[in-house]
Amino acid sequence: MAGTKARQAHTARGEPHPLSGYAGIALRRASLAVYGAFMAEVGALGVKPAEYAALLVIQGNPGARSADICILLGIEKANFTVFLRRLERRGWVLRQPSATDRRAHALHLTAAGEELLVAAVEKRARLEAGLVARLGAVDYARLVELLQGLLAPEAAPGKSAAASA
Amino acid sequence: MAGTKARQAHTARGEPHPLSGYAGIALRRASLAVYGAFMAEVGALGVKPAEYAALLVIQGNPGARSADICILLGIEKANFTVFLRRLERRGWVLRQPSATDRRAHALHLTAAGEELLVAAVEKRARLEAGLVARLGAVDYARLVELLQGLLAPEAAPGKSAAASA
DNA sequence: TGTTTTAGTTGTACTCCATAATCAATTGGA
DNA sequence: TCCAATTGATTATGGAGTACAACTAAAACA
Repeated sequence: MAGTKARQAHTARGEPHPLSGYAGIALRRASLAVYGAFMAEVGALGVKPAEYAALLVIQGNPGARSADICILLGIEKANFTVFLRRLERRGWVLRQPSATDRRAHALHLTAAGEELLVAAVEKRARLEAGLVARLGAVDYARLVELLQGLLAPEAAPGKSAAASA
Repeated sequence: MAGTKARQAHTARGEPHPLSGYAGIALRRASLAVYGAFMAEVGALGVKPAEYAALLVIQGNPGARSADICILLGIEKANFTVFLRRLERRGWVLRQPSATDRRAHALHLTAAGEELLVAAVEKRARLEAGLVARLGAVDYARLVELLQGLLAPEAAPGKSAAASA
């Protein structure tokens, strides 16, 4: 995600922001806010949110190929190449030739990658604790649940709102 | 926001997406999904989300100067110049010299702008109805409420958002 | 075998956004 | 009144994220 600045001035006073009643805008603002908080907290380790997500996915799918990770992350393989090179150069990810397909690579976290991820996860937990402190544990869980509900069904254009239940 | 593609493949099957349990990722994904839905619906009118927001704010603050709108939208004035030029060329916004400050402009919607906005608002309402259909009216309202609580005026002392049960 | 797919790479282009530099107009003080 | 500092707006530049097309090498298939 490109930069994210531009002071708000609403938050300076107590005003609520004129457009945050719109779900889309509230979502975008919240997303950027959390992104920024992440960068401030976990970014200190030199990891950007997208990289953190990639490391998590690689950790969770050891030996997976790039293409698999791309699908899981929802990014283009073309962009993942450059992306991955950075993770490799940083010494976090090992890209070894696949035993079964000479075109492919098997991705693993290095020991340094695992170590970094431990630190990052801890910092992220602290960040999450901040959100929980703001919303309350129940509301926080509810928020995540609702967001998942928003994404889940996906439903083809024709049939609206998949038959719940 | 740059493009937003990269098929997901989880939604293709019933799987939930491996990382959507993280609030940040769920937020980002939801934000992009709603952005995409907006583009598909309202974008047909030739309006992008940011432009829609700008038109709304201009409509709500007739005669305001660029700088005011920038603050309300949370964007940089430098970028707003180009942005505004498009709205002007499209014939949606009128930028007349301010009576009190020869450096400034007073922004108004044109009749065409008002007309467009009516159509856009209607399409957006249809989009929102889709979200409501997916989550249910109560949960939808709750989601917006929680998002606002997330952004709100920093640390709300004592209890968190939503008195509603 | 020859054709088609697939994994990965490279190069390019486009959008969003921040930053800096600039100009003209306004404001405030000496 | 005049000059310095501030402000509204513009232009130009660059970084980051992402899409897309073209390409190579290896595999799968018929």
